[in-house]
Amino acid sequence: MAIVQVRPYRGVAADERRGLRRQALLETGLDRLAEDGLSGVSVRSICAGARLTPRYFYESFDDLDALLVAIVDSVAAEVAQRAIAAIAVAPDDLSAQVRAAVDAGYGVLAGDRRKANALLVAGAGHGPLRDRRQEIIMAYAELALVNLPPLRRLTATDRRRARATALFLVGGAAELIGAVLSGSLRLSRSRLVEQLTNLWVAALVQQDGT
Amino acid sequence: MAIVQVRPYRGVAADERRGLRRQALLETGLDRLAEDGLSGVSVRSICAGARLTPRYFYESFDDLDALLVAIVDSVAAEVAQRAIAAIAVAPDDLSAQVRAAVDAGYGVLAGDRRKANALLVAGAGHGPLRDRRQEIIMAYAELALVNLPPLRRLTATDRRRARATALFLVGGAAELIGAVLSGSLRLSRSRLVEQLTNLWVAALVQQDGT
DNA sequence: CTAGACTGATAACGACTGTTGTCAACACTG
DNA sequence: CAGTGTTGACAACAGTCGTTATCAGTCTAG
Repeated sequence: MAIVQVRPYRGVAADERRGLRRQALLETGLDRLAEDGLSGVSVRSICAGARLTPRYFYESFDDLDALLVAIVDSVAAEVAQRAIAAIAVAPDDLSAQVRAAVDAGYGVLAGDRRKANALLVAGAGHGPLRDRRQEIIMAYAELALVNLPPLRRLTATDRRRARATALFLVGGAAELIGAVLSGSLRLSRSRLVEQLTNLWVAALVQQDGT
Repeated sequence: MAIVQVRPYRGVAADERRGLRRQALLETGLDRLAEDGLSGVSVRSICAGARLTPRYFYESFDDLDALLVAIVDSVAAEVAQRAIAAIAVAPDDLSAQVRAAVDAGYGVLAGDRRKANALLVAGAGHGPLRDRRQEIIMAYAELALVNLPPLRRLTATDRRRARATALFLVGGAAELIGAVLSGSLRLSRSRLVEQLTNLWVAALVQQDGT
């Protein structure tokens, strides 16, 4: 039985109501993911947290996987947007641009640890979630390729090697940021950013010189 | 009701029988993990694959988490042992030692993709599995600290920075190896090892110079 | 041979899963 | 007002989950 929903209700339009419910589901998903991990995410638990009934879950998502993918996508997009914006206003210097991007990305995850958790947890499910995570990491790598000069001016034959480097850098940053945010490595934000910048730049100039 | 088991059965001693059953459970766990991911691992599915009854699962493991941790531990230990052994027989040269360690570690995971999968999947569960993964990555980082000259001769104040570098290198290597093994990045073994070696060395000498 | 360790199959327990359906109460439109 | 979009609470479905227990049958020890 499909849901129709064309009339305003309590002064809120139908589309807006749908959007609010979807947002509540995503938000609750972020919560449940942070509290109990992947296994804590079920249709019923999500709906209970969002104060909705299962019907409205299926209104916004075909599947539990669809919700998880949507969550990870939104976080990944936010990180990417902030990083790109930071690069845009940074000086035309490799070190400065890397630092700006890393600091911006870290800021998003440090500001809401649930989001960091969501990205880390995404490596799990053998379902669409894992594939999506791969795509996101690849997308970040491509982002680095496009935005960072040493990787940008490579011949087609070197692009595969460049992609490998970018993957390495993204994976290393993820691991290090995750360790700091989880508390297993104590490091101030400024030191972390500085360290990551140095590591990235070292790898990039090495890539450039080879 | 505890299981006693003191007598030989079909010519096999009690201890050995327990060991064989435990091994069968671990092996099946590796299979199920590779086929259906974390959610495919249940007491019943594991026992079915190992041709055992649930009783014998609880004979060897307190918990499903205990099984998962045991699996990940054994794989991680194998990788570490091979890497250490490779370093031991490698020339006394940073590049050569890194290459030997990386190649040895990659060899284990490439030889049995189920093991690579197990390590990658380990980043998921909010349970003890995730903690264990953190510890393993940290242990690898410490391993790099102890075995690689540029990191070894650091003052106490620099050790935290060195640990961060090691974490970065391990995380980056994991990501890159995972991408290659999953087929999302085509790269020959020799090129992969060479690339990883270059990246590691570049980061290490940068660490050394700062 | 008998007593008892050992095995494997099966059942039971309550709790949870995804998904769909029903139904009374509410809010809006005409 | 009546009619209907809309909501939330609840039930139902067959299935799986972890965990423990039961029981007939196979093997070994004495």
